[in-house]
Amino acid sequence: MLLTKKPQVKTTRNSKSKKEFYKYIIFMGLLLACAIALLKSFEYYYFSYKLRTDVYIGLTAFLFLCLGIFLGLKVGKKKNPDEKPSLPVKLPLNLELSTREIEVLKLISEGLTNQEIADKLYLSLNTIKSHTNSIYIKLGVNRRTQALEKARKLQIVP
Amino acid sequence: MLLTKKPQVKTTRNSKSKKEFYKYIIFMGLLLACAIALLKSFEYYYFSYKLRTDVYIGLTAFLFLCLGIFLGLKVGKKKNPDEKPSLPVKLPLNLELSTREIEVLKLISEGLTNQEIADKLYLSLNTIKSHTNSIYIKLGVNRRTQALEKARKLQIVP
DNA sequence: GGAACCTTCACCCGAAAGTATGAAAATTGC
DNA sequence: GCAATTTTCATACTTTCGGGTGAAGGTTCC
Repeated sequence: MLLTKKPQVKTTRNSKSKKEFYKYIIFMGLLLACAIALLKSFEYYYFSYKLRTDVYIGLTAFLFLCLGIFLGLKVGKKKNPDEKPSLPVKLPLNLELSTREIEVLKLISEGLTNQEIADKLYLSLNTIKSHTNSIYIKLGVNRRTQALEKARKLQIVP
Repeated sequence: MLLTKKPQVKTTRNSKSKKEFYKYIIFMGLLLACAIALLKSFEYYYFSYKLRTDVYIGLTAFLFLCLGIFLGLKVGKKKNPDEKPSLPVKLPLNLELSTREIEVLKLISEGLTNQEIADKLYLSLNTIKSHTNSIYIKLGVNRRTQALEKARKLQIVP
């Protein structure tokens, strides 16, 4: 209904997520810079005090191993949002699901009926129907099972 | 009717996951061993050919950074699926789905309606309804969306 | 301040799905 | 061959979904 008539030229609503993305990138860059600086300082320490190579190597390896694990965990956790609806998801078409729609979609994926979703979110059944219809339109499907398959392919729901 | 009476003796199917777990552990151990071996070989290389310390350090750091990221990703992915207590909830009842039922279940997971499934398998709509109902009973659910969620947890459908 | 969107809710109607019950062929296992 | 199952199909009924249309209030951005 809201989507069948407009061509949807641009969606300028996700500048927030972009900003956060850049912040994240910069943060990571700084972290790496710190690690390298630390490495260099260790190197100086090594050259001035003639530490054993083994110790130096081991420390470096351990340091970067920890850094790698930390980074890996960060990235890994980003993939599975939980509880809260998280940010809007980009879609093949330049349509994205709103937070409420993602919330409803997740409850659908848990096998709840529209009525159960309505009860859980303290909303009217008609409201849930509106949300589901918007979801179907945006995903280009017409049933909830199809929506589930598509959402899984798009990694919106696990 | 067909499901409420039988004990269904043979279900020797979940020692597989344990074996896979052990395999995973062993694989991880071997990976670490390889990393250490590689490190040592680099060390020998360094000592015999007088490579620059910087290069050696950099390689070590990079290697362990990659290893750490890999490990972090693995752990991060493993941690998320069990937000719910789903440890021993593997089998609802010791009932198995028949081949036809699995076939129908897969088509359901692709988002097809009962009528579409009937057309695809050259069967009657009522037949598909019977199959779906059997599936629901065996999986202990009431709706196809719930069946999908359960089937995914049981790894019947991807 | 208006455009575009999100969120909420309403009513109606037809289609799809689910529930209950039954039963006849086909199959598989012993 | 016989029993147990699976597979097939049926009727009848209720519930849930999907699609259409409309609308009011809120936000975000330009």
